[in-house]
Amino acid sequence: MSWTDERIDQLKGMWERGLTASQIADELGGVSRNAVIGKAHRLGLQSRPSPVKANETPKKAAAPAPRKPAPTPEVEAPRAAAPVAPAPAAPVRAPAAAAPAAPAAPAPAPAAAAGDDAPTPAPQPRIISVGPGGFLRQGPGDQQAPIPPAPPRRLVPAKPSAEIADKTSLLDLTERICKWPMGHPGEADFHFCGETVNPGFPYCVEHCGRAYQAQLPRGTRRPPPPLPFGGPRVR
DNA sequence: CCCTGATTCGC
DNA sequence: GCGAATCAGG
Repeated sequence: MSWTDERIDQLKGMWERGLTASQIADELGGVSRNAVIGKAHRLGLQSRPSPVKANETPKKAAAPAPRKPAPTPEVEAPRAAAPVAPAPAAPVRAPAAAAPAAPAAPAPAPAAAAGDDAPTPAPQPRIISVGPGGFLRQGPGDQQAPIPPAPPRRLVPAKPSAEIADKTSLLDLTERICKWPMGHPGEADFHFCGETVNPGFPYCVEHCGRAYQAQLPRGTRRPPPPLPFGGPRVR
């Protein structure tokens, strides 16, 4: 496998989202964890805290390197601040593995009943800022139930086909289609959001807002929201 | 042991 | 430029 523009872009995105190198590696496929790390460095992506580099050691304290003597007088290289420019990419993969998800707490949400979904009926007065991708940032307290858990909805046996006729199915998904699941897989009317995605992300702006939250200072950060699947079924 | 990211260096 | 091998901390 080679580093195509697309793959590089995916790497950037996932790296910035805080996925581990291992995760990124097998999401991309065909590359090792080391390859990912190596590439990330070559790209100038500065990683978040590495477990081994917690404290800064200005001088080479340990010289256990039996590899080769490198008497090269290193000149202090200025840290280039990385202006994170989200490049519009095309995430080809499905979001199943490491994305958003599951209803930790069942919250009655008037999800898609038929036809149009208006997941944000009430105006949100507490918009914080706009994230790098263009989606709305949320504070930790602003995080809502990640997904409308299967709402009190009854399946209509009579006209199943017509019911999902205009909904986005798995086969309809492209890189530009929001892959946020509506309902639960296996259900007759399970479908995907289908909105146009936020460039560089697998979801539309609205669902990016749900899936990702602002990177907060370490320590004050919360664990990421649960994934779309895996939560308790709500029936 | 497992995991993590950083670094080196032969290719 | 790439990434396996290696290092080193959790």
